[in-house]
Amino acid sequence: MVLSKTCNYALRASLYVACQKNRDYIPINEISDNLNISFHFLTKILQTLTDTDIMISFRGPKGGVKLAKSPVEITLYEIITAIDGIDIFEKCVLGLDDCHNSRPCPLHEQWNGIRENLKHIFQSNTLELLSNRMVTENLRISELLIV
Amino acid sequence: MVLSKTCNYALRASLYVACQKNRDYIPINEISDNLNISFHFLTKILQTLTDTDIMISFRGPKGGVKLAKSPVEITLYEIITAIDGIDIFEKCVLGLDDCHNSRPCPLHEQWNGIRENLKHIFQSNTLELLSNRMVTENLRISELLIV
DNA sequence: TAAATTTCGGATAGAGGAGTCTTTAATCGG
DNA sequence: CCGATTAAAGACTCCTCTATCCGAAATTTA
Repeated sequence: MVLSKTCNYALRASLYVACQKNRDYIPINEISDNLNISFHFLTKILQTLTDTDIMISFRGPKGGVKLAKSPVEITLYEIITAIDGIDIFEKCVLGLDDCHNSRPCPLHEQWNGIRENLKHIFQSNTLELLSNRMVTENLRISELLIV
Repeated sequence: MVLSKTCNYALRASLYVACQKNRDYIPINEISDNLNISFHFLTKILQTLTDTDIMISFRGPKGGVKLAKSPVEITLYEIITAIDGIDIFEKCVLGLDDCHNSRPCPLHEQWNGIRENLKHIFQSNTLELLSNRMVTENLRISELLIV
């Protein structure tokens, strides 16, 4: 898969949180229940997102996580690189360490195109954009029907 | 990374073999030396390619591997799916199991575009095409300068 | 037939990703 | 203040991917 499982979970959890407008902190168990993700594993993933200033967490009753800034400012690219790093956006498709224009691999030019597509799709989609579309178009981020 | 390391090695080894026209079987140690890949590991990878009828192997002196059919007929797609499977060409980018048009994820439409790009770039590039370009355009498949 | 070359195939081990569990700390309601 | 609730942090397990190693089998050459 292009994105790791961990990254899938991070994106879906972030979208879930973004959809809960007018609420403050969202408990992690609510997210893990609704998205059908292991609670403990999700806790770990969200910890990474708070470490990278994408979310803010709060302990105790009425605690949970919320977005650290406006969903308008959070792109999928930011979340993906926080979890999986930048390799998929930067590395040579054949794995060569210094594959640049002066002595490229046979796929160099064509892969640049794909790379730009990937960057564009993830950089242009913000949590705001997608959470709005989710409501109006009945889109989903869970296998479960209830969400 | 989009492709696994194993898959990188498989592609580079296949391209190496494709470049050796007018030769019969190519010893695996020659390939591993020139591409700077562990001999034992490459052996295993090429075994998968022979199991999937992309290459033919032959034991003993003057043995090695060669392409099982004309390089015109071997696409990168074929090699990639033999090693990594079809997940990158088929799975939902958010990892949802049954993400189809009737109830799609928020990225469904846009990801279909990327998916088609990926399929196209790997299905349209044959070993013949790329090995020819490697010769005429001085392209490389190894970190080493000698290849 | 003996020696050399080469792939085959199974065993093994390390690294990192995926997932679980426990303890600790903070906060709130009563 | 006490007990319940909730997240943080870290230790731990499991599994897959990556990589290595070695003996066995096959083939050629002399």
